[in-house]
Formats: sequence, C-alpha cells, structure tokens
Amino acid sequence: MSRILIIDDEADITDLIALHLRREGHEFDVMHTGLGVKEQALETRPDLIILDLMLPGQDGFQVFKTLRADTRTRSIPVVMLTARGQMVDKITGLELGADDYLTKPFSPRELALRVAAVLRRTQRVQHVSELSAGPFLVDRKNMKLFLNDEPVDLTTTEFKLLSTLIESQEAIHTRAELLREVWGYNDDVATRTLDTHVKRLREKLGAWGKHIVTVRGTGYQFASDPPDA
Amino acid sequence: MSRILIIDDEADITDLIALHLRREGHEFDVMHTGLGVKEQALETRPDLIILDLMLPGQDGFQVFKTLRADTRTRSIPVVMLTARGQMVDKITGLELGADDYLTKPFSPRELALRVAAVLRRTQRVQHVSELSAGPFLVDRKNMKLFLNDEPVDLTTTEFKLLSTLIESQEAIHTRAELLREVWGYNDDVATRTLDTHVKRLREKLGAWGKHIVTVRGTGYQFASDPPDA
DNA sequence: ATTCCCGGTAACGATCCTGTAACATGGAGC
DNA sequence: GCTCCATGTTACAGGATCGTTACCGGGAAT
Repeated sequence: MSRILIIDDEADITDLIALHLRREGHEFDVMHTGLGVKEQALETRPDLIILDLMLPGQDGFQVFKTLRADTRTRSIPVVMLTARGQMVDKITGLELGADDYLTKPFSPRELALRVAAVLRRTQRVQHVSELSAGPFLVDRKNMKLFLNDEPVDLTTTEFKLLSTLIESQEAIHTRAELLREVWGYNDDVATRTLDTHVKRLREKLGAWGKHIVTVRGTGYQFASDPPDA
Repeated sequence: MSRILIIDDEADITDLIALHLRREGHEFDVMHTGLGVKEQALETRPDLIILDLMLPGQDGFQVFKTLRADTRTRSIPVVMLTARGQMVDKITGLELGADDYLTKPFSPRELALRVAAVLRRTQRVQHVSELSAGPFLVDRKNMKLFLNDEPVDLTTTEFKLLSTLIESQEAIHTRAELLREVWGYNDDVATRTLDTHVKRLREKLGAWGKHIVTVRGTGYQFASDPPDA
C-alpha cells in the first residue's frame, strides 16, 4: 500500500487512474492544476507522483523542475503522462530525470504495471523476500535463517536485527538507525539492549558471528569477509 | 562514465548497443550466454546490466532471479530486452522488479535514453560520497579508507583528520583549522593531540604516510606527490 | 498456577581511543 | 656549532565504549 499523488486536469482520466490504483490497494490524492504541487507533496508525502505534462496554467515540466529543485521532494519518483506522439516530451522527460512516462491514451493495466515497477524499484529492499550473503540465507517471508542450509533458531528481535544488517551489507548501521529500524525507538534512548542482542546473535551464529563487525563509536556492520577469520 | 554489462546471444545486437554506449562514454563488458553472469557481475561490478530474456541455455529470467537473490548484486539495475509483443515477458519482467524493459526491435537512441534515465535514478539514491587521491580512497559514507584497494583500520578521529586533509588536497591546513574541523575547538587551545594523531596516521599508512606533509610553523598538507619518496 | 522463553536492565570487566606529559629530534637563524 | 623552538616520538592514564554475565519481569504456552 502506497500513497500516490495524481496531477491531471481531466477528471475522467484521474477517475480512471484512481479506480485502478484503488484496486491495487493504494491511497491517493488528486490535483487538477499544477499550482501548489510541491506544497501538497510536502504535506502528504506521497510515495509516487503521476504528473500530466499538459496542464492549464502551469506547465507540467515546470512542476517537475520545482519538485526536483527541493531536496525534500527530490527523491519522490515521478511518472509522466503525455499526449501520443510527443516524442519531444518523451525525450525531455527522461532527460530531465523522470522515472517513467506513458503516452495517452494508455491502458490502465499498463499504468498499474509501471507504477508498481517504479514503486518496487524505490522500495525494492522491502519486497525481496530472500536475502543471501555468503553462507547466510535470510527467508523473510517465513522469518527463518539458514546457515549453510542449516536452519538457525532466532527470536523475532534477533531476526530483525540480522536481516536489517544483511539488507545493506558492508554498510555501517548506526546504533540510532538500528534502534529505530528494529526497536522503533525514534528518539535517542540510553539502552544497552542492542549490545546484548548482538552478543546473543553472535553466539547463535557460532564461527560466523564474526561477520557482525562492531564499528566502535558508530554502530555495527555485516561484513561478507570478516577481518579476522 | 559508467560500466555496463550486456548479455545477449546475438552479436549484431551487442555490437549495436556497444556502439551507442561507447558514444555516450560508457565502458562495457559483453556476454553471450547466461552462465556465470552473477560471477561476472561480482567481478566487474557494473553500474547497470542489459539483459536479453531469450538466451541459449539458461533463461534470462533465471539469470535475473539469481542476480536479485544475492545482496551483493541485488542493487544493480537491470534493463531487460524482449522480443516484440511478448506481453507476458513484459509483465513478468516488471513484476520481477526489472528497472526497465525494451522490446526488440528498438531504436538505439531509445535504449541510450532509457539507460541514462535508469543510471540517473540509481545514482541519485546511492550517492556514495567517495574521495580519491592516488592510491587513497575515502569512503565517507561507511567511514572507511582504502589504500590500493586494501582496507585500512582507522579510528573516528583519524578518519576525520585524514578526510579533512584529502578533501582539499595540496592546500595547507592550519593547525587552528584542523583543530576546529576535526576536534571542534573553536578557540586557540594549547594541545599536542594533533601532532599525536598525525603520527598515528602516518604509522598506519606505512610508506604512504609521507603524503601527509608538515608545513613547519603553519600546519599540515596532503600532497599527492610527496617530496621525498 | 507453573513453567518456559524472551527481552531488557544492571553491573562488572576488558578493550580501545584519546589527550597529555615528558623526552627526543631536527631545522632555522645566529 | 649552538640555541631555540616546532615537531616527532613514546609512554601512560583516564575515560568512553563494548563484551559478557546474571538477573528480573512479563507474556505465552502448558
């Protein structure tokens, strides 16, 4: 379920899009002019924006540029809609950095696919059910961990911690990050539970516990090649 | 300039693609079968993969799944190529999480645009801020230093000091400047900790420690060509 | 109610990092 | 060559961080 912002002046188009997106289980907001799009985006924080290039008043390109100019809206993916055959639009759209485009008339099915693809792309990490790294295999669907094809019993917290680390291996995860991702602590909390769980994880991983590397003063990291092994 | 891996069994297709990508200033590798793609990807670490779905031997889908299953190759964007009208491929490709697809025959121009768009997209997200100077490679995101591709263990202070120096290499950094940038000392403090850390850094850098040049009476400097070496 | 398991805290110990002090070295100017 | 002073070098101690163990409370299962 994602939140999508649709900007098109034709009501029948927005209705059509809305219909299909609702079917996919998405929430959405609709705007019929290009004015105040950035403000709306800041307000509702959509996961994706569908933007028609032909808008009364303000040009769609202009809207797009405005969105890309602000750091807070820059990372929101944009799918552009353009009238058929406007190759110029197509090229310029891609060159500007749109995430995808569609020419009208389009099949709602096609739109749904594109939207899903773009969303998957940006949220890819959350949708891959299996992660692997060396002898580790993380089955997120079933919340199970396999080490050299041998199942390892982990508690929920331990599992979340490990998969968060493996999700972006090699990267350093701050203590604050981990406490937020795994425990949901949004503010700085003085706790040692992270340390304890790391210890327990390492214990259960046996010799492979060394893959969890502590980065002193910062946090922890999953290394595919542990330094001392 | 990006590195691109092309997998297609038809030589004339790969040649055509290669021609246009070279024009855009990209490097590329070509494979004609789907065997060992993951290994090749791990080896050459491409920024993008162009994958034909119709391959002799191993199915393109299978290749794709293999790539997505491993964390180390999961984040590499993939553009799929499919024969015209194979709507099934198209849908499955997008649903699997491909970053884009093209139906053959396609215009090279179109491909170049798509590739550029995907690259822009992915590089927007990753922004790994890396500094390099000769054999030095500073990965600030992960707080890691590589010397000739060998990781070097540095403490936080050492790392900050070195990256500050490398940030504007050749420039002379005053003691006061460094104490402010690295230690946060805003007023003149009589301390020798800077000297000590320089010493420790040089030690850890071994023969390359000479790149840190002391400017007597003023401060320190990172020189890409040390005077005495 | 009892048992078991899990998650978190507390306390202690080990380790690592950092800054200071004290001494050594080496260059600049006389 | 001598002196002065900035820097190199070494050793050490305090402190911060992390590992480790033990324990307690709550919730689920029996």
